[in-house]
Amino acid sequence: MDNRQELLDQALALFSQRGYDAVGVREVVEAVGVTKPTLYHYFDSKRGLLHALLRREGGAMLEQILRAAAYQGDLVLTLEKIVQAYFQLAKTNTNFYRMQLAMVFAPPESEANQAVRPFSNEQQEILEGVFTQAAEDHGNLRGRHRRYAAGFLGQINVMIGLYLNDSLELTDEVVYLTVHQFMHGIFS
Amino acid sequence: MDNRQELLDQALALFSQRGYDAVGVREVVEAVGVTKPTLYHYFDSKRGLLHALLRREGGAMLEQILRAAAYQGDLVLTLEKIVQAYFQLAKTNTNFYRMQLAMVFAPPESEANQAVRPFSNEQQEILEGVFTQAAEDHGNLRGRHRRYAAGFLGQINVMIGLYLNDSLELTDEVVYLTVHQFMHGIFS
DNA sequence: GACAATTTATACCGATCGGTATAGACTCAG
DNA sequence: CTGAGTCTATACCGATCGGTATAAATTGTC
Repeated sequence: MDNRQELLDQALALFSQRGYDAVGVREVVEAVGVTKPTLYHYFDSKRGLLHALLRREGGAMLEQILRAAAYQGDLVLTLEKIVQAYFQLAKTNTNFYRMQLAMVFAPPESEANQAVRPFSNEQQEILEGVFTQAAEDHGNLRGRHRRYAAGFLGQINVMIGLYLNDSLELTDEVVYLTVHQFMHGIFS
Repeated sequence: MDNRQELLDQALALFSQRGYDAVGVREVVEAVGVTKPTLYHYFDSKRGLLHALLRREGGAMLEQILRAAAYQGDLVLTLEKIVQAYFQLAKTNTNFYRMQLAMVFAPPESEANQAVRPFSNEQQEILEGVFTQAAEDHGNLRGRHRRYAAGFLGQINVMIGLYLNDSLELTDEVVYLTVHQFMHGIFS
């Protein structure tokens, strides 16, 4: 039971650093200090280990996003809360954020991409929901939920990408700038 | 001579579809119909094959971007030309664009990411150059080249990402929308 | 047609891959 | 104290991994 968590922890550390394909199960179990049958007792395959990891970390992440994405009539405020939540997640769970991002952009027929797709879709739907609700107040948003949700998440990930490269600190000012730029562009 | 190109072609197809790590050299040579020593005659390792691929395809891509990024006094026009060039590249060389994108987001210690970094940096520098030059005409851009270049490329890649998922066609209207949104936000 | 250089295939290397059959230790209910 | 279920280790599986020693074709040159 504790070994199970340890295996997930070490798998996360290794996968996020060098990639799912490049890391063997041997490496994972050695990092924990157990043997392969232990891993295969808890997870029925390497793929199963990845899925369990996505359930544990991705589930927690979606909860946070969902909480932040409750639209209450003010689009800017809602978007700021969402950005704040994402930044917080990237800061407190850097390894998972990095891994998840790599998986989203992984080749379409790779195990990694296929595993992350449901998680990725849930994020997209949550954000689309925000823009759909906001469209009731702002007519000119209508019919563009999909592109706006993708574009907004893209901007968030650009900032987090800079953070992951040690090129940017995710301050409150960056939260404001991200939303402001999304809403009003680079001028003004 | 011809086999060399064939090997690069098939490697590109396979890497873009399933990822560098997941594809063995055996698969590549079988796809071409040759044997391993042939591959190792032209490239001294699997890593060398990847580097040669990046030189061939990435070099051509950078040429196109550089050509489109010549700033001539009109920022909007220049950005539109850049977006157009990127969309064209994504459409005519979908496999390489997909592979390159996956490598950019691959884990930092993976071979794929380390190989793509110089190429990625050149793109970033080209775009930064545009914003640096534009800052002479638009003072309020000054000191933000890096973020703007990254953000702009991020928006481009969001659109291309939708295209790669069959969710969006890269029309001239999308070129306009991408630049317009970057400059003025989602309103107006 | 001989010769050198380039290009290719046969056959093999040790290491690692993901995964498992078997059995021993441990926990805990009865 | 027993027996069932949970958890873990030893030892192994066939397959594939990236890479190579050797030598046979193939090519172009004189």
